[in-house]
Amino acid sequence: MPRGFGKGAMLWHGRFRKHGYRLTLPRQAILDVLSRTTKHLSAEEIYIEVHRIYPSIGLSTVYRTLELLVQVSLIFKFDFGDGKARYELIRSLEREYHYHHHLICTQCNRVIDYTEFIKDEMELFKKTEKNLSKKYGFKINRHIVQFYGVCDKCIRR
Amino acid sequence: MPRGFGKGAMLWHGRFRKHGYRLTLPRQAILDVLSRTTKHLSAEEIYIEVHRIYPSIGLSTVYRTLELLVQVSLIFKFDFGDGKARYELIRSLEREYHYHHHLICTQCNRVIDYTEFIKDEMELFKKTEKNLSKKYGFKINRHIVQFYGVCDKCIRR
DNA sequence: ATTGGGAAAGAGAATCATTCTCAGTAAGGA
DNA sequence: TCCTTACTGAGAATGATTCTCTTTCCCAAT
Repeated sequence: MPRGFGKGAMLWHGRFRKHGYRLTLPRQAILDVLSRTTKHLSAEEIYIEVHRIYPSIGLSTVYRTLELLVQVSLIFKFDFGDGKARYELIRSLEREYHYHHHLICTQCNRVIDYTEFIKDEMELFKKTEKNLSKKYGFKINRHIVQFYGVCDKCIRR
Repeated sequence: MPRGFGKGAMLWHGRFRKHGYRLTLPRQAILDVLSRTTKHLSAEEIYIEVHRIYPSIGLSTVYRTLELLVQVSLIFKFDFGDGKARYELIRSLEREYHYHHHLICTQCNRVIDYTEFIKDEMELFKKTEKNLSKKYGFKINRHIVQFYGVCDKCIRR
């Protein structure tokens, strides 16, 4: 197990092996970038970060890896409406699980994570999910909630 | 007011004028296509439909118009993760308001509108929206909820 | 009715995020 | 060590969307 990566590495490694994949250096580097931020990075932003430390890692690899990481449920992919996908590490196994949804400003594309008022919601969605699964025969894996609006800064213009 | 378009035309016309835009033939044609379906059409699918009746209407116009329609809140734009945007007429003023969310199959990209179990949700979101607005100074205009999973047909494979 | 000016449209080029191809490299098991 | 397969980097290709430019349309003032 290479050094210099956080404790997530063990988890990641296991997750990869379970799916028959290897946890290679580029993959660790990308996961590491994502684990060190709470921002919603695009593929290119991730590429730039990774590239600073490992200049040999190419953009294709970043895209390929991100797709893989979504597939093995280590990251989420989001669309906030600005034409590029955004990625977030899934932190559900961390000590302080930061369950959240997004508030998106349609003028400046700012994204705010909010965690408030979410307890009732989790309950409701658990119920809804069960009902929908039964009614439509779906195996539901996740849901997203996004609020769109105009942020305080943009309102004052 | 040109003939051959549904009763939405009056509403549409008013909405356009309010924003200083004109309700032209291509715009009506596009709204008309959207008003005749409950599917989630892509820009190109809309173009093909429109083009059957008005072959002179170009793809650029379709894109331009769709953007405009989103801006004046006559349609919603969605991303279901398959690389192209989808559009839906907003029917909130129709007799039978079909408020719904989406269930998306991540394997075959099938999208199901569901309207069940939504009453509790509307209440909850009204509250949440108010709270978030206050706390973050956002003027919230809309929210989306999407469930991702694997549909019955894809499970049996 | 005529006309002047801004809005809107059509065609095609340009853009840009993402995906694909291909040839080379690395890693783990026999 | 060898072999198979996963993985990679580079760059080309793709495809949805946006932009540019010229022409056309609509409306209001004359």
